[in-house]
Amino acid sequence: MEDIARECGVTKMTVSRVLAGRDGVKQSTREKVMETATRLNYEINALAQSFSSNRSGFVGIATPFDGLLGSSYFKDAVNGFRRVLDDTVFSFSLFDTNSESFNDGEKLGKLYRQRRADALLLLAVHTSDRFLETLEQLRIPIVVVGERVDHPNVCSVSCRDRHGMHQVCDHLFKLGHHRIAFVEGPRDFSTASRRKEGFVQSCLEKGLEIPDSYFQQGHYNTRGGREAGRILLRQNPRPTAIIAANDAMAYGVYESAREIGLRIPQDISIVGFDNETAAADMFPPLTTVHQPVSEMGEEAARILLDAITNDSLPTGQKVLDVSLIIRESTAPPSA
Amino acid sequence: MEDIARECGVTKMTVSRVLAGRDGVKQSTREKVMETATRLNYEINALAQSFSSNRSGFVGIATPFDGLLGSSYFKDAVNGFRRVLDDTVFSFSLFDTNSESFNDGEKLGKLYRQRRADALLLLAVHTSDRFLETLEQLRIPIVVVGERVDHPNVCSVSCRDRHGMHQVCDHLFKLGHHRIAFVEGPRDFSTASRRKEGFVQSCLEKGLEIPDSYFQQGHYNTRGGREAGRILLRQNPRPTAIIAANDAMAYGVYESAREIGLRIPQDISIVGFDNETAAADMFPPLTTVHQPVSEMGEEAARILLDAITNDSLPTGQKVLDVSLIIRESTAPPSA
DNA sequence: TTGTAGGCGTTATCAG
DNA sequence: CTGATAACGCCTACAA
Repeated sequence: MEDIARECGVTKMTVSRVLAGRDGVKQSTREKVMETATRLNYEINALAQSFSSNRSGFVGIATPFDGLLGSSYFKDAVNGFRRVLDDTVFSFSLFDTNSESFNDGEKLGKLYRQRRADALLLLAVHTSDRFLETLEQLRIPIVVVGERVDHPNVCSVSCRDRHGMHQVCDHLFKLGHHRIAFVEGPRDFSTASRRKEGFVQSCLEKGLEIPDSYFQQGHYNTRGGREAGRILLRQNPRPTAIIAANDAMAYGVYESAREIGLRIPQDISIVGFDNETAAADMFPPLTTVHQPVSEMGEEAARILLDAITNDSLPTGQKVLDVSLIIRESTAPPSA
Repeated sequence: MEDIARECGVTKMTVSRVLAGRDGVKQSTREKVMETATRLNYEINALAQSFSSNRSGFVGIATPFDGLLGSSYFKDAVNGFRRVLDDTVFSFSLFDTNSESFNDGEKLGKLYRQRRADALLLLAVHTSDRFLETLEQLRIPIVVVGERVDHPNVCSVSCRDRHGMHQVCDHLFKLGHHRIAFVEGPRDFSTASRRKEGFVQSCLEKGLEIPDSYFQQGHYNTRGGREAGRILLRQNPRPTAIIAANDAMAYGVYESAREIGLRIPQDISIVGFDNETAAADMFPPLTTVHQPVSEMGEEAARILLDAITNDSLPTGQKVLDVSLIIRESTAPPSA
């Protein structure tokens, strides 16, 4: 900046003003400074800027869920963040997921206290996680994506899980299914309980009795779906349709069906939830509920940016719509 | 630091020395400072530290390959990095993958010039990417993971792709296969060409003639594998085994086989490469080559840390071993 | 073993 | 509209 200032016959303060895009600088001065900056290949020193502004310019991304990093859910969410953050001076840093120190919030809190991150985007948070309480006290801007949380100073962006499940049930009812089994997710995810509620509620309204044995639980992963599927397909009478609380488990159910030679959807209809990238590539393509993950990511980033610039804490719950994607894994039950 | 210094009756310089773990401080002073720091809940200001040392403390992770972010390959590599970086003061930042500005290196270069990242870890780089040349001139420490690159000032950590493919071929030969088809990857990945070379070479040594029609290409994704599989399974005579250059494509080949009612492995043997998390969950579980991705990540992080601390540019190619994982997707050809 | 002085590059503030 | 001054919190270099 000194160099530019000298060349232009002004002080570095004026240069700073121009480069920061502030107004109150004569047009001719502004132009001369800009031109000189370009000519000298000036690049701002982000470190000095951060130091001066007391802002790192980083949004931390973290999750306690081990399976997230390699999932298309993660990809979509991050791409959503990026679409918003790319237009700003913020970048993101990827912080420790899934370590024992995550749960008490100590490590994440430290990052903030040491100013390594200005705000946090949290993914796939369990209702049982205690770290939010710790973080809340630090007054860090936090947005939780996907799950809904119940903390006064934490904001969440999620989707209408219950409604999505209603749509699934309606679809199956219309096809004529009455014996519908359900693979639920881990109890400590709020999405899992809302999806189950949606199913139970729909069946109730329809006057459908679902036996306890038609409910199995999995850890939102393929293996869990496979094991649940094996049990469910052994029931007598066998269900004509199985709803899995997410796509990964639906894939496991596919496998369990194949193991005993059942055809999808002729012998058994299967539905998932999430509309991960892989859902369309499954054989047959999976009927599922589309969660607007990248839009959720965008929204979360916008809320966070807003909070950072206004020095406020984001609050409230933003809930986005979902939509049923009918593919080829569902059909009327065979007579 | 001022506060601690005052409490302890020393200057902040002494405090700085203690907190930085330097020696040349009396033991009793050291203890008093440490104790006071803890009592006052002192946290170092990473921003000031970065500013002073002219180091951001961030390693940037980037890739031009769109499909990477949601893949288990990415997960494994990042977990490898983390195992190493977690013991240090470095964190990582996730930078823009797959934008048009990636390819000329402009955006990544800017990050470095502005000191937002001290080094770069690049994943899934194409041989055709031009950005490495740009970055090289900036003398940024760079390590490429997975692909092998040919730049004097860029280091790469990869695995023995060719050897892995030899193992696959040996396995299939032993089972009695002679009609083996190959789904190759995109020409601009060095892994893709080395894997193909491995296959061609093994067949040559075995004296096996592979017709041109037994070679198909896909984009390292499921769809590509499915389309290639459809074509290959239509050949006359039909191959008894298909090798896909990565697991995602192998999955696509599974689907193409199912579409026409072929059983795996009874009617067709299928092999992949990478040993992604999903490979073990496929139905039937996929025979594939295990790439030690997380070890590659660890190694890359170590090389980078070393370069940062020594202010040098990492060079050379580190190549790790692979191993054949025999599961249930391969069997002797049916008579 | 400890202290003093000064600088890193940016921006806030207030004066001109 | 522009300039002078100081401050941010840490660390290096040198002096005591």
